[in-house]
Amino acid sequence: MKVREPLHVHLESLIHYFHKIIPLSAREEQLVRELFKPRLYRKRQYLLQEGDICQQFSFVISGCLRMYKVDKDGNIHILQFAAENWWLVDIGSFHGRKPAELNIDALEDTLVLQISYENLLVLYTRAGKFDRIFRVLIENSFVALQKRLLQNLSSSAEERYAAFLENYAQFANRLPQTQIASFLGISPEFLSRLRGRMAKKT
Amino acid sequence: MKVREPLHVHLESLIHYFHKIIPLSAREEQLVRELFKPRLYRKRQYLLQEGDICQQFSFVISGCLRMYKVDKDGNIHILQFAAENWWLVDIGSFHGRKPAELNIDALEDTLVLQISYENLLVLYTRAGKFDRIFRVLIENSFVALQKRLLQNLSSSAEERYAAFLENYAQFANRLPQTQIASFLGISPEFLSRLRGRMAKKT
DNA sequence: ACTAAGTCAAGACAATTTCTTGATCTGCAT
DNA sequence: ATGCAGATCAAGAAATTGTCTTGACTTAGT
Repeated sequence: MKVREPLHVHLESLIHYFHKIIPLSAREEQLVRELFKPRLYRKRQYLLQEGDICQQFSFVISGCLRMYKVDKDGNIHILQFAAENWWLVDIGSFHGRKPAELNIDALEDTLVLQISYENLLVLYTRAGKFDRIFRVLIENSFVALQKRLLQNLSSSAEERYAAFLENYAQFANRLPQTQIASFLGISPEFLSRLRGRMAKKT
Repeated sequence: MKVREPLHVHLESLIHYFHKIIPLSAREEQLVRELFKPRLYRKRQYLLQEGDICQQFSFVISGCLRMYKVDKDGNIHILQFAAENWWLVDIGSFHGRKPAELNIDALEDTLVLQISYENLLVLYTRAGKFDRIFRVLIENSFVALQKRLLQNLSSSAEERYAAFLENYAQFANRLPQTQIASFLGISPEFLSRLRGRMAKKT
C-alpha cells in the first residue's frame, strides 16, 4: 500500500497574484517564498475547527474550501467558498487571537499556500508594501460581503440563486447543490424545485 | 443542511475506563473533566503527521484510527489500529518531545478525548494516581505489541490472518481489507486470495 | 386561501471505494 | 528445475456512499 505525491508547488501563482495588485521587488518575492508554506488538505478535512484559534491565512492554489457556522440546532450556514486564487481565513479569530466560531473545511482535495499569524507579522514588518496589499484584499472581500448581504436582505430565493449563477459561475457546476443551497440559505429540496421551475421557463 | 451531533460528549466512558483500572476520587474525576478535550477528526484526517511533535494523547470515543510508518519507497506499514476505548499516541514523539516518524490518521469519522503533553504533566503532578494508571496502560500495550511481533516473526500470512481474526475481531468486519493487509504486512491481493482459500476449506 | 419555504422519506443515479481475479514475476527451499 | 509464498499490475465486479429529485405534508405571512 502506497501513498500521495510530494507537496512541491508553484509559489508562482501567488507571486503573480500579488504582482497584479502591486509589483514586488526581488526581495519581497523572496520573503513570500520563505513565509508561505504549501499544504494539501483532503476532501472533508478541517483547516479550522470551531473553538481553535485560526493560525493560518490561506491562498487556494487548487481545489475548493468552505467557511461556515454551525448554529445551535446543528444547521450549517456557509459564509464563503474559496477556489483557485481566493483567500480564506477567519479574520475574527486570526487577528483577534481568539477561539473561532467558524469552521473551514475542504470540499475537494485542496492545495493551499499558508502564512501563519507570526509570519504575517514578520512580513508586514519587513516589507510595508504588504500592509497595502492585504488591505486591498480585505477591502475586496468586504465589498463582496456587503453585496451578498444586501442580496439576501432584498431578494427571493429564486433571485438569489440567479445572482449566484452570475457572480459565482465558477462554483455553480462544481459544487454539490447541497452546498449551494446552504450558501443561499435555503433547503436543498427547495433549490431543486427552483431549478426545475427555472429550467421550464427558458 | 445539518451536521453531526455536537461535540459535548461523554467524558463518562473515559472516567468509567479509569475506574475499571483504579477507582478515582471526585477530585480526580474533576481533573479528568478539565484536562481532556473532545475533538472530532474526519475520515482521512491526520491527528499526527510525520515530522510534527505529537502533542496529544488520544482516547477513542467512537470511530477508528490507525498509526503507521511510511517507508522510503512510500509503502505504509500499520502499527496499530484504535477503536472505541483504545488509546493512541506516538509515545516516542510525545514523551521524547521530538519529531514523529509515525503518522496517525482517521479511518472513519472519529471522536476522541485528548490530553496535551503539558496537561498530562499537570495531571501527574496533581494526582499521582495517574502515574499508576498510565503505567498500566502502557504495560498492556507493550504486552500486546510483543505478542504481535512474535506472531510476525514466527507465522505465515495465513496464520497471522487467522490470529488477527481472533484477537482483533472487532476490526475484522469494520476495516477495509487493504488496511488489514497493511497491518499484517501482506498485499491486499494476497489477502484476498488467502480469504478465498480459507473460505473453501471450511 | 395562496405563496414561499421548510421537513421528512424514498427512490434513482452517479461517483467513489473496495474486493476479486487473472496474468506474470521473484526468491527461496526442496 | 519445480513448487510454493508472496509481490505487482491491470481490469472489472460489487459494495458503499453521496447527490439529486420528487411526493406528501406542514408552517407562516399576506
